[in-house]
Amino acid sequence: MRKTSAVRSLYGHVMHELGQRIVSGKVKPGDVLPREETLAESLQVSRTALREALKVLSAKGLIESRTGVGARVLDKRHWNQLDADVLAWRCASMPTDDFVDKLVEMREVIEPAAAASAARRRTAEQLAAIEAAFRAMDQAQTLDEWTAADLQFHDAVLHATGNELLQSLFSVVETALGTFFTLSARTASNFKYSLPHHQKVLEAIRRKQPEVARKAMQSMIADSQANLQHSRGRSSRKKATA
Amino acid sequence: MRKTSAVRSLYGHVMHELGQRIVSGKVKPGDVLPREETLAESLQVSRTALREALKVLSAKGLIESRTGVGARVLDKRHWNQLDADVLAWRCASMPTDDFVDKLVEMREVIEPAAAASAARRRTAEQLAAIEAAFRAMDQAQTLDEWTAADLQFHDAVLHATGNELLQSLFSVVETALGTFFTLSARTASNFKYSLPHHQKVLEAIRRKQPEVARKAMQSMIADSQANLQHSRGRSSRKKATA
DNA sequence: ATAGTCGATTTGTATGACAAATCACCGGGC
DNA sequence: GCCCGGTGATTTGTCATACAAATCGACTAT
Repeated sequence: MRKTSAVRSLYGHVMHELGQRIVSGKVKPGDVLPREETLAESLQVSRTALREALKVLSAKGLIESRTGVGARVLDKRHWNQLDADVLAWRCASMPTDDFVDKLVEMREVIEPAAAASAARRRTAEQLAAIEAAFRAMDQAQTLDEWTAADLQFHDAVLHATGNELLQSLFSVVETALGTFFTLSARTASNFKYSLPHHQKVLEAIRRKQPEVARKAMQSMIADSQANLQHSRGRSSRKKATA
Repeated sequence: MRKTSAVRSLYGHVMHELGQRIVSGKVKPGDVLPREETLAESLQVSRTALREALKVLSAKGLIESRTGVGARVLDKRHWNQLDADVLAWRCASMPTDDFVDKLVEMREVIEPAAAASAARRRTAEQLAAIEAAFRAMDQAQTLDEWTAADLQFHDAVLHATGNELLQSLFSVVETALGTFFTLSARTASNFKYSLPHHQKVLEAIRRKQPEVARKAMQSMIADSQANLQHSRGRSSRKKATA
């Protein structure tokens, strides 16, 4: 995971706290927050630090401050849903099943297209980065090493499209993979099961075969979703939204 | 266009000014900005207002402030490329051809998938919203009315996917359509030429035919890209990156 | 030559004050 | 009775100042 931007710096803690209250639904859209002085006191910080947090939350579309009125929580429609912090806050507590479905859908939209694009336009260096990540996955000894290399692989594919707008969607992929790691049942023996899928993607990108790469990525995602449904069914028997 | 968030409020102007300086390349990644006191003075605002602007720019990934060192412009890799402000700043001056290509690629990734998803999951209300937008396009008298209705149509399709993460990508679509409107040659007589394409998408979504909707959206984008290439070739003869 | 220390520089946070915008209440005019 | 405008209270927006904390570089002692 990247710097979650909330660890250090007083205002970061405040932002994190308020952001989670909003995203988790403890304060709902339409609600107005307590006035700054009160809020600052209850959070044990100065009005300065609080205001910096509110400013950033405002930039993320979570709230809107208006003079004379106060800071109002905005409707979810206005939230910057692709923001890394917002995504992280939504996954802070166990994410709901339908949110996981939405993350999977995002992967289905983004990654096969990215793989195809990468197969078309990759440079030698970009291919080398994907290969390096694949080797790291192959040689991973622990779950953490595997996870890091896996993220690196998917990031490298996005990077190989040469489209920085696509690459910015990595935060979504990262969140999706992260929840997958958390939710899916993995043991020391099977955590490398998706290595062949990755290899097919790598090969297709190496050989510059866009449609092969797209299909390979699609089946990798489908497989990981099936794995997820399996774990899900085990913990709580619910409808599997086809 | 939506509230560009920079019009009112002192700090908004400062953010806009600095953001454009960075995105336009007047200050490059790796550069450190002048110290806050100096910068505040040169922009005619207090250090408070300047710092709020810097905080938001930092949230957008454009800069990083470190105590004792200063605010350093980050590498483009860290920029929040999907942020509505960042996109707007990149289009403030005439966007480069390769950036336009990237916007088109994003549309090709996002919108056909969204149309297919909408055809699968749309509710009656969501369909009604798309129909309303289509009617507005049909009855548009001026270019502005058409533009507004067109944006509304594409937003409604994203909304009909029921996936708020997909809908957040509207800022990208909005920017792409905006540059298209700016760059493409349109006259009073032909600005409705894409109406049939929109109708096909609408019909497919109405009939819940995902693959038909996907294809229809694909051909709409291909057509608009062809139109763009045409205008482009007219103004400056350059290579058409297939 | 190297490690440690000290001072200069710059951002981070706190505090207090006032300006500007908004809202709720109240009173007068029709 | 109802609408309109004024007025004061409330809350955020901006400013100025001060000091704490972190960083960097140069100097010194060994």
